[in-house]
Amino acid sequence: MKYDFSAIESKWQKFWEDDKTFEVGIDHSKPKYYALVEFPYPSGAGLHVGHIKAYTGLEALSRKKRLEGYNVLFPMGFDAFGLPAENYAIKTGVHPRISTDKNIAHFSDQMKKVGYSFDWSRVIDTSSEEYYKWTQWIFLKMFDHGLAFRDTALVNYCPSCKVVLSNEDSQGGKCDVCHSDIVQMPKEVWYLRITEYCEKLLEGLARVDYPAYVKAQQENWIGKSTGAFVDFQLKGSEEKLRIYTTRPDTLYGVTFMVIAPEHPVIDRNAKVIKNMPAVEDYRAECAKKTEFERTQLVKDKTGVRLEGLSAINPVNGKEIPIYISDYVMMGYGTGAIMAVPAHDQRDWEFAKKFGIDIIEVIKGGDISKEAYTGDGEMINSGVLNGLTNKKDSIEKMLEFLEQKGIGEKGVQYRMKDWAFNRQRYWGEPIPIIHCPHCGLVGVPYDELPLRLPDVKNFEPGTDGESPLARIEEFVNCKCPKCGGDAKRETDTMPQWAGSSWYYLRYIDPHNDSAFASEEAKNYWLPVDWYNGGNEHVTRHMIYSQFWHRFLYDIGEVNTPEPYMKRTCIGLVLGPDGDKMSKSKGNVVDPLDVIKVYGADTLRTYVLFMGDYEKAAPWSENGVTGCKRFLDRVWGLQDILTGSEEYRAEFTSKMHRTIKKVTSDIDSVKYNTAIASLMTLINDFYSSGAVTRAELRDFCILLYPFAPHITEEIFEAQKFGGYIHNAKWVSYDEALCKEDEVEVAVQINGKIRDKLTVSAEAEQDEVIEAAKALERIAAEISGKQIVKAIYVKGRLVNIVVR
RNA sequence: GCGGGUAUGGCGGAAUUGGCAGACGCGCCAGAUUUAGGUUCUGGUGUCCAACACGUGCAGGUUCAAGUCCUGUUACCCGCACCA
Repeated sequence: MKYDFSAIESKWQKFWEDDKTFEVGIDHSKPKYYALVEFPYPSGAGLHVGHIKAYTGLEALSRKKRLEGYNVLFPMGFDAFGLPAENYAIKTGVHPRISTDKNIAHFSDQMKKVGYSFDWSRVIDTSSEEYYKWTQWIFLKMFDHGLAFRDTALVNYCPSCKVVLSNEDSQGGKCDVCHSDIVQMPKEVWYLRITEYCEKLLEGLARVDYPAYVKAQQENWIGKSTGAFVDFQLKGSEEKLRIYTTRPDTLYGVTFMVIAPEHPVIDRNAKVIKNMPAVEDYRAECAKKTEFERTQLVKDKTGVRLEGLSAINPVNGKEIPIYISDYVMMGYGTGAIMAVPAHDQRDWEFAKKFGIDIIEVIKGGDISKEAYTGDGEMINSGVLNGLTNKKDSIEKMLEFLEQKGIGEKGVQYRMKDWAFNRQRYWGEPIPIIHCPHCGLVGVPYDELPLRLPDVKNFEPGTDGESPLARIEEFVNCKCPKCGGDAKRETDTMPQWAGSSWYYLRYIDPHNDSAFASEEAKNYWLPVDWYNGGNEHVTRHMIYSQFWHRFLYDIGEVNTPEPYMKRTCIGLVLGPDGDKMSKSKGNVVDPLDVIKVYGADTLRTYVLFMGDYEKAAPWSENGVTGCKRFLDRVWGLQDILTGSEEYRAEFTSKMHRTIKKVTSDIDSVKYNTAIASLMTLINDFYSSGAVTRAELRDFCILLYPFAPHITEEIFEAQKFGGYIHNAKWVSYDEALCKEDEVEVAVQINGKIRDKLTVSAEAEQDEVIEAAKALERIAAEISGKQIVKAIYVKGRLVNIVVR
């Protein structure tokens, strides 16, 4: 009988759906397991093979965990708000609701054709009212706790998309979506005070099992640095100028100061500054530059000295000049630095250009050539002189500063507050009312969701306003506090909002009175394993770790961390080894693969194609190989014997394969798990037969990867019930060992012969047997045996001279 | 510049963590089946080969034994980046 994959696959997909096989509920009689994969944005393009690889990993784990007796929550949903649907609407006039629903239906259909064991009763859509009601609810909680606030800022503005973008969305000075150049625009915008959670986010990393590089990336993103704040008295003004430095030990080497062009101290002391016109010119020049130009295209240091204003170095009383330069940012530290040209390359370059003194305070370099940033003996440094260790000198200086009251220890973070709004239509409306009397007032909780109104024109306003601003019925409202006329906020939340908490909704997706019940939180949280793309380990994951930690702090969830374990998938590259992209024409459509080879082949291939966590090119031939493997699996039914036991010569092989597949699935080594099944099936064919017990257990091992074919064989051969209800196979460590093993025999570390011995044989016995081998005997005769080593079950090495 | 990572046949990749390098799959070669192509099956396949020998980016080192450990070095990939 031929392996008719398409009949088999549709049969079992229908069965699982009708039977609701994978729907789960709270069941205290079983241990829970929460496996989470990143949900997709339902684009018009449909599922990509990258999605397939991402989902199939934990899909295999979930199927296995169920057989192992776990109550497995493996949900799926759609991150449905976002720009593409809106841009599509602007182009075609089709409402994002309509195109999004269509895309969700298409994605769901495709996922079902792959045979995923998602709990389809829990599907969520972040753009549905039932969902975004709770996104707004969490936002309001943050607002109530002072974590959501408005501030005027220079924002990254994309003139083409007509939206304000966060720094994360405008990397490299280009818009993430349309790749136009970003310009700077002053605007009052919403922020979430994520910086308040820097320490908690860092500390949380100790509790979770993320790959080291993921932790490193998050730490890097948060960017903690420790140092000191130091106050410099201004000469010609009453003010003190506060700077931040990580090297307070170099204070004696300070020969000038630099402040950001936007620093407010300039305006406050405008009268004293003699060259204000030149200063204003420079500031205007800087304001024109985008963030990208200011930070990326650094060729030469520029700046202007503030004539008439200077500062006093607090440790030695020396008067030093102050410059403005765009190499100092207002957004980091205090917007002012003490410059130590001898030991900081940027300061060195600036000093060289402007002819400023360079004073060496750390011995060890040649400061006439470049700044010296290494360790060395402190010189010209008063109390620090003679110290040779950076840590000691920093400590001593901090002590000194605190004692004199001129400075203190300080900490800075690279991460900035999260610009939390878009002037766009297709997103969660921010549930805030602007009242002329009461200021910002939250929409009352019982009025949530604040519905996204229907509009005809999706085009954003040319001044960066949201399309919502044009809808008077939406904008005009009464203040919930004073009852007076007020206006609604018309901005919507950014793409990242809905995905920051979606894993919490899956545990109780239809709850109307809370985002999830206490019972569900207590049972399902936290997520045990979260798998997804590398590109999400900073933005998405940090954002959701922040939201979760906030909910924990206000008692809304019971675990400080959302995700206990994280893995990242390697990219699926095109057959040419390049990143898959429509423009290159190297995109593989998973549905095409399913039509020709079947879903089981597709699933097996994406896990077999290479190291799961590394990028690998798609290979049609590789797919064929997996199809051949499944053909051979099907063919095992033709060589089936009636025995309900393992054959003696297969006992050890079976147990070893069970052990390998079991541990490999748990440790993301799907490729070697599948390889070991291929080896086993090759052995079955070589022996010309397979017993019922062998085939049954083989099917269970293969089931996580290829569930349809194994369901079918299990039923056809009447192995008992359905394979999805079977118990995962167990192995006996003792039986994994072979009775006899072949060991290599080496002379001086080089292989000379092989020897078959009992696995339990002792060292002396094996060495004697090795020496007795004809070839070995010939080679060692007349030589002195210095040493002989036996590594049990592996090799013998005879060292001769 | 800082942080993280990778380097193994013609290709994707294995290697119980110091113990027979190249499992498994692809590709390729030969043979069988087939009217032919494809499919399927059998055998072979790191390099040089009769053998010795040589082989895990490169150069050293430790060890009876190194893809694995140590020192140095090169190339590539990813993240952050005038962060004071």
